[in-house]
Amino acid sequence: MTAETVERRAVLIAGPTASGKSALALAIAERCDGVVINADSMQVYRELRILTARPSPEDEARAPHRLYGHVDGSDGYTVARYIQDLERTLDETAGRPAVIVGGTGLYFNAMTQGLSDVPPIDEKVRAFWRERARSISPAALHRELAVVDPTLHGRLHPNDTQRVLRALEVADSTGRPLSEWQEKRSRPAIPGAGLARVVMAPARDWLHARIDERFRAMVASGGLDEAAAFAALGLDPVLPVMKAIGLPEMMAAARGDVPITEAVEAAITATRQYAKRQETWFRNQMPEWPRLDPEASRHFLAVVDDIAQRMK
RNA sequence: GCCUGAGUAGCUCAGUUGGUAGAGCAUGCGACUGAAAAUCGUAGUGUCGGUGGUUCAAUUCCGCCCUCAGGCA
Repeated sequence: MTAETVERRAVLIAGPTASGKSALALAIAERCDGVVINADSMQVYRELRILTARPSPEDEARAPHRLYGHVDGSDGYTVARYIQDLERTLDETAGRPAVIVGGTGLYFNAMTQGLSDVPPIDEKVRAFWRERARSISPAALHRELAVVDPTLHGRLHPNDTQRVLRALEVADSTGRPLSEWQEKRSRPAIPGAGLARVVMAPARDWLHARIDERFRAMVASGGLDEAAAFAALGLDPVLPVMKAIGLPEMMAAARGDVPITEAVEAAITATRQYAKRQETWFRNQMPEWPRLDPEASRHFLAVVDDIAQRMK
């Protein structure tokens, strides 16, 4: 067995937004001298601390935190970059337990099961297909996929333009269909066996109440100003950051386009819908991960102690 | 008190020349390999305000009642 295959001590904590996973991560990290590492696609952006519910400076003082707010909003972040960042961070923090926490199911899949080694897409090719997607119908775009990647043509819905576009880009840029690339995955950053893993699994009603409460607290603590300051940057509306839940709603309210109460309701609804999508992912993509109901506080503490012990 | 309008899905509303109804949003369920807080698919739901009448049949027509909005007093 080479040094490469020796498993890193790590806890993986997934869960829907507002389910209390950051608190669990921090409690565990404090007890085992661990490093909290982000696994959330939006908390990486520097400009949005409040609206993405990033850990506060006080929280960050209690244990080292990594991969939070380390990306500029003008950058387009991707799973591939995340995996690179994660691998580098794991190297840099070797020797201490890693407490990886977040809500992005795709990132957990990529870190435990690997990602296909698709080469970077030629920018000209990418621009060509994005333009083409604007000029022809989704059905027509999907038809073009039939020629270069029949497998994905059959698997993707014609309206799923984002995936159809990716498949077309890859085939065009690499000369091989994406479905072929996807048959092989790279070695995972965190091989799954032997890790401590947990999925936060709160009751739906409890989560909804928390989401409601938390979003109102965000607004009360400056969420609107954060959105206004962000809008002042004048960034390209197609950037991934722009899709942060609550950001478009709060920018509209800051502009005076919609009443604040309406914007808050819209943001809360969007957050609930997101939580539902996350739960679907966790339920079906990671069915074997142990569940933890944050309401069962005695159990919660026992889990913290148990995991912290195993990490030492 | 009178006149007019409205009462249909959780919400906003459409509709039925009389044969028990439908969109959008919300909600549930699902898919997911470099935008994933993204992108996409799919499925419910109804005493058609109440009550009497006409009719083979009333959410639809008629009477009365209730509620809401506007106008007149």
